[in-house]
Amino acid sequence: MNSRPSASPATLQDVAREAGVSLATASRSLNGSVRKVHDDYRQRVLEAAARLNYSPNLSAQAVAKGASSTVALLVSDIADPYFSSIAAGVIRAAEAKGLIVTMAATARSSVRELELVRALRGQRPQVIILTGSRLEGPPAHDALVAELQAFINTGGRVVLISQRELPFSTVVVDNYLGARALANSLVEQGYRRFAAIGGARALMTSTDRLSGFADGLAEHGIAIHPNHVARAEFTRDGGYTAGQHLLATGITGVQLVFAVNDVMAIGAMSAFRDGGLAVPESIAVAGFDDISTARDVTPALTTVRVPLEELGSRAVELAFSESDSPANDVVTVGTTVVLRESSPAI
Amino acid sequence: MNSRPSASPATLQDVAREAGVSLATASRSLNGSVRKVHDDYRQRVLEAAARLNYSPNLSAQAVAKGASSTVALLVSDIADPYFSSIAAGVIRAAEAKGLIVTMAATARSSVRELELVRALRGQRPQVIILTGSRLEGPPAHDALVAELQAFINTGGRVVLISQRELPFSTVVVDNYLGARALANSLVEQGYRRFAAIGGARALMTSTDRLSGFADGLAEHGIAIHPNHVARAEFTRDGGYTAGQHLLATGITGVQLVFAVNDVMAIGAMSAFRDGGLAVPESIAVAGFDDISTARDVTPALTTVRVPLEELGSRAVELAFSESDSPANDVVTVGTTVVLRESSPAI
DNA sequence: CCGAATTGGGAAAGCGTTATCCGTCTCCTG
DNA sequence: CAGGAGACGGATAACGCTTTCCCAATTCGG
Repeated sequence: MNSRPSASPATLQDVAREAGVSLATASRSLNGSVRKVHDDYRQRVLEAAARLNYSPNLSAQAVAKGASSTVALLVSDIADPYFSSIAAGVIRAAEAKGLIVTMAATARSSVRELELVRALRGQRPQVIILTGSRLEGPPAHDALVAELQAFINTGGRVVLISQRELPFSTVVVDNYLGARALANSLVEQGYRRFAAIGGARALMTSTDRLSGFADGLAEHGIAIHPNHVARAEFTRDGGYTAGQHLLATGITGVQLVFAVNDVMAIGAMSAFRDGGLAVPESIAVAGFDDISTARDVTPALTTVRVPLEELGSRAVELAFSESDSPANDVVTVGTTVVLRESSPAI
Repeated sequence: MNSRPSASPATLQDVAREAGVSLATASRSLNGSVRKVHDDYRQRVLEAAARLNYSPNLSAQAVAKGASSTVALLVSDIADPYFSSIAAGVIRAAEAKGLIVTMAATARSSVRELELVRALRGQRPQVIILTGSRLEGPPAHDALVAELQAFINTGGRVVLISQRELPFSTVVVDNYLGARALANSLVEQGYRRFAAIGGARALMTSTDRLSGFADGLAEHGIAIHPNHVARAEFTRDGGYTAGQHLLATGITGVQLVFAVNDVMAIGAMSAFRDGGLAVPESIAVAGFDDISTARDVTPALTTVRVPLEELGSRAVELAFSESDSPANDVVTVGTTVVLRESSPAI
């Protein structure tokens, strides 16, 4: 079925010859140029191109124009639904602008990240978008900033997603406000006594959510007892461990446990169940993120929806709005509280 | 913080000048060339490059060499964990080969898919990888085949993932064998009376899994009553509907319901529960795919693991193994049965 | 020691485009 | 009907890089 395995693709020169016009005319008729070309010529060229199955060489265009039409996206792990949703948003927004997205995965290594930024820079993309937390040692951090700065200095744009720590434009989630809103909704549902599960103290995401939640409760004169706050890894297993910990140290009287993300909440739910506490009958649970699993667990998880795709599309938009004023803008996207069966009204 | 907003990136010419050597020498020292260059010269060039923060222009290299170093990946929807896992595998394998991955999403539209293939062809990628089912009308189908064939004729490679219908190299999942193995395991667990939920008759994936399951049971002299097979959409809601349907038409005596994919199985679980049947006490359930949610639902879902990442990495490998013999190879990847709480031994 | 390989730097010819510049031709104005 | 102004096609010079090809300087065999 595969006929001639190789023969070079038709070039613009071929098309011009086939149409009996000059290279310049062919170029002008195939891409929007400022210059007009007569309809009959243009027709001839278009037909010739179709006949030869011509497809313009993007690399050559990039070289000639001095600007490529790609967006580079760096994520920790594309298989993670958090990042893949962001990627979907980036791709959607980029396609709308006629840009192609190239992706690479850092596997959470800051060394790898640096290498990849370097490599991607070679593509001369319009934008480099970075997302995913770095567990960085400062040296790698500085090198990364330097590399990105070099990219900006030579006309590139850089946008970060969800990390305020670096001196570049950023799209962030309003973790604080989301958690506060959740606290309010839960109080409205009748809950009064809470416990919480957080991540490492250094994780901005975790602390923002925790303090938003605490402040939301404070508005109603409610406080969480320090003993009722557990900290663990930002994973499902971390949530399980934290759940066990709470169980062990005693949470009698606590009506609801708030975990700073859904996977931890789900882990905690397992821990409670394994410890003999029915969810939500004996203890209610709430999370944060609204990953798709949140809807499918039993009971379905009350959480705060983070518009992940929007995070991605906003990043692309931010990059281009910025074109005139290359300041380090921060765009904040809001969240929505989603009440489900894991926290029934009481 | 953003110093000079624009100045063009350093070129190889700049590096050569800075190092006081010719363009040719600079090129030869910065990329592995056949030709050797004296260590002192090479050192000078390397230092100059570092000083200028030089990063080779990949587009220019591609034009000069006549070959780019990218892999193009087309998926239906990157936010879908099925595709994002495949993408992860593709990215991993491509990076290992020093290739950059560019991705686009078809949103399941065959028109869009055709457009994207056309656009991606402009990148002159080494490989185009296509995955995701097409709900095609034949015209779009033919145009797509023509476009891909044109790409191959001009020296490109095409690999499909999980779709035997098109005349190109393909990586497929052994759905039949996986389902058969699942059937055997379930019989071993003590189950004897089964119902099944499938997708549309035209969906190869669904029919392969169904027939594999049936054949596996047949080995033990067990058959599924035709009335105990429901068909619905390949989604969670489809599974719910099918579950309700089974409930309505009566499945007394049935011990386990096999759904051809996990999302349908999860939908069916909800339907059973809503219909008053406890899972797994009154009825056991099994799915196929092992999406990450399968582990998190309650009860955790028995299923057949499909090595999605491997699907992606195999596709890349297939593309390059093929380089000598451009045949339309088919690589089949195996699956693993994963028994969980939704089908306890009885 | 002399001529023949061998080594390795530099000039320059591409690669497939776009963009600048230069004509020619037509059309409008007075 | 002269003369200036648009239109618009065609050469051709970039763009940033790789890769011949050429040639001077070494090394080496006899």
